[in-house]
Amino acid sequence: MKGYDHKLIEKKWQKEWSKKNLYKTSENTDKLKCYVLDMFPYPSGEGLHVGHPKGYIATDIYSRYKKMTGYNVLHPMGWDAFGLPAENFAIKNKIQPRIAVEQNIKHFKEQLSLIGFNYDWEREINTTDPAYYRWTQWIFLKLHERGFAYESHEPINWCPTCQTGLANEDLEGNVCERCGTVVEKRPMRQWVLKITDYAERLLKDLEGLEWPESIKESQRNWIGRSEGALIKFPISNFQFSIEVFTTRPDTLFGATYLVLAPEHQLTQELFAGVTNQEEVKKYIEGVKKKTEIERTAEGKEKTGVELRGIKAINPANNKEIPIFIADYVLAHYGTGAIMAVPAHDERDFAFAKKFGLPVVEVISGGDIQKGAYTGGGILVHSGQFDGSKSEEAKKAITLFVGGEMKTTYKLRDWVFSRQRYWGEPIPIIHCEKCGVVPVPESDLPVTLPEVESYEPTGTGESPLADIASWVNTTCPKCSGEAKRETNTMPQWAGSSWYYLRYIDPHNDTALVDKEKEKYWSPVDMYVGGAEHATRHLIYARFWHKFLYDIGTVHYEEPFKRLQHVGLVIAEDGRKMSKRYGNVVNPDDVVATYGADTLRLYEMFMGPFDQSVAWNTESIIGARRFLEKVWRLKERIKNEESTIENKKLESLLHKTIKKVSEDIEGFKFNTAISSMMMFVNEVEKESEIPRTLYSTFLILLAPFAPHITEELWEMLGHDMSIHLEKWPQYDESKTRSDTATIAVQINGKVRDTFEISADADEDEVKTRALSLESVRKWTEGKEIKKFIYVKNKLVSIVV
RNA sequence: GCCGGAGUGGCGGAAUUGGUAUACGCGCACGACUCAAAAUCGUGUCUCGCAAGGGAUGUGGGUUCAAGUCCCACCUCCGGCACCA
Repeated sequence: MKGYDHKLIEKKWQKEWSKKNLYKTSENTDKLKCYVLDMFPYPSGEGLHVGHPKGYIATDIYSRYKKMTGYNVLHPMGWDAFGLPAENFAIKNKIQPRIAVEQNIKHFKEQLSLIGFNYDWEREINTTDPAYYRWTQWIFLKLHERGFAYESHEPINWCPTCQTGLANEDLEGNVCERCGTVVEKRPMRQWVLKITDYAERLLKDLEGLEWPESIKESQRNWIGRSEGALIKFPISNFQFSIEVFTTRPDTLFGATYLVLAPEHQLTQELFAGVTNQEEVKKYIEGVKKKTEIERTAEGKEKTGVELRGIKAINPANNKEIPIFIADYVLAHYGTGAIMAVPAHDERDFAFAKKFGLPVVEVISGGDIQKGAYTGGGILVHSGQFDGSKSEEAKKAITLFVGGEMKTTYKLRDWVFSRQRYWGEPIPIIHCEKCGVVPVPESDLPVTLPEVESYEPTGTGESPLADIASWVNTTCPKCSGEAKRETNTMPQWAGSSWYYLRYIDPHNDTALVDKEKEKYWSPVDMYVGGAEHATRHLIYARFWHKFLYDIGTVHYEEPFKRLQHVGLVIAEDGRKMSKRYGNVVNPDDVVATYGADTLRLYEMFMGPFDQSVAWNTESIIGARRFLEKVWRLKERIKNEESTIENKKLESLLHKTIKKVSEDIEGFKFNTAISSMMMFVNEVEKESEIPRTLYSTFLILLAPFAPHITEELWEMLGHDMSIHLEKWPQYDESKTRSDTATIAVQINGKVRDTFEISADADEDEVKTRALSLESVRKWTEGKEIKKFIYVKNKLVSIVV
């Protein structure tokens, strides 16, 4: 028998599978379905490194396994190709983004095909294809129609390097997530999506999802729900009041001043009552000049200015209290105004100390001489509420002053427009007469025009604004002269619904066929990086819920189960990056060791969701294992069809059980180790039952599809091993006839012995006590306790 | 500061959920085959000890016949949020 030649075998079978269209998705809806999805890649110019395929290998194994266990599986792949990286790559390399993307996709696809994935390429999608983004635009129109897309002129985050506005989700702290530049606040017209209307549902529905706790927690933090109250503070001698949001209405009696954010809009009439207008204006101007970091970097050092001449009235005790403007209060959260309770809030305490404001304790339990006490407790100095508990007082005091209970969220509306070329055009027309007019659905897609220069203008207009022939159009309503919206959608738009497109990839009359959607949705298993926790995974859930509300989809959540891939770190412990020159290319690993070895190694490295450093030395272990499997074939005993060797049969059933359970649980490392143990055991035999070997090959097939297919053919099968049924294990056969019992004396293992698995306690006790090593420890001593754990151990206390 | 996750040999990591800690793999050492090397196969490989035994799962306590696993206190690392009232 010739040696294991991975190059020959892998090429042969990849060709064969594609010729036979082995991985075409079946539309037979009688079977149970399983939708297995990868987060589709961004086809960058750098190509794949060995970290990229890790998740794809896992879904490949999982989907092959699901198919073999009888499911109808949908396992597609596509390209998320709009957005800044593609555009920047194109600018840098002086090439049209469309062409650059085409080239990159071709390269990615070639690299992926070497690894032997079972994608159904007939369902390949590309977010930059007009036939695709027509539906992205359609969703925007629907959002607009229902009031979930609106124009805003609020200051937003502007990245001076990327020269575009950004959403909150695109920042890391106050730095652009993509290029690391500090962002500025810039007022500009922009399209915003009302994701905040979905905050409560996005939060609540996390409960029912089989997602990693860490990702759910990130989303909870991001949504940032807090319960509190809205309370109005009247202004002395005016008809106005200032409303504040607080989570601690129980401390209302301790509110000794109010603070407004510098951006807070005071009415002119009220401002007229302020006696130190110049000072206030100067302070507000000063704050505006500061960048976001300067404001926060100053940290706890509080600044502010009092609005002299006007006073607020604490509605709980009718005392007059001063009003300040200070930049430690954020304009966009709550009402942009707070009641300050220095005795029970650290920030207010620091401010009060600096400005010499009174600190009134209203909750007992702390020492307000030393600092703010932020815990709960019994109310004091709170009039009729003295003696009640803070939890109960919250609602009572709110009602008492005529406030209302209110829930707020940190989540901000999604800034949805980008001043860049390479994105979906927003399907809106601006007409002087009719104002903002949505493009009629029948006119979709609004295609992205070819352009001479797609470099950003930096003026807050996208490069599209320069193409007069595209910009100038007629109003769909009045047929008068009108201009197209020149902002484009953010990178996250296309990826917020792509999983629905795979279900019905060529539909041009509806986003997705209702029947098909009903069958395939939701995604049963979704695999990708944890870095998408508070972006893609929130946006997609938002859009999905919206599509649910308008009746496009039948299920409220897009991704039922989610697994996240741990990163593959470079051998030097750093991130794999061209910059560090530590990138390992999967093509090279495939050439040297083969795709099956690469697949096995990546799954064997460690727990799937944990990041692990690549180790070139260790790859050989996976290859050796495959070599063993290959050589094992020579020892097959051909004639018989049942397994007579009881020990091997039991081992096989144990292995089937372990591998099946581990694939379900995404524990590929231990699945592989149990197969290694199986091979190590079987290797000791001079003759191997044929059935045993072929059953084992089926177990290995999802992990190493090429070598198993070749061996399968050598065993004389005509049909592909990947169409075989997954073997069933017999629970009774997974149990051995004998058990090894460990004997502990005072908690220490002193000896072990073999006993038949159905032996009763008396028998075990007799055997255990008769052991010489046990007698040595028990001689002349009283046995205080004897514990028997069935088929495991006995524990003797003397 | 709040929340979530983790800490086990030289290295990557196992441990049926309270039941023989270190499976599986890498590396290393020795041996076989070979003129030699590679590959392959075999043996060994937590630690102290000649042995009998003792000690080890970040640290210190506790519960239990029995703790990597449960409880309390602490240390370190990773991730999310953060002047969010």
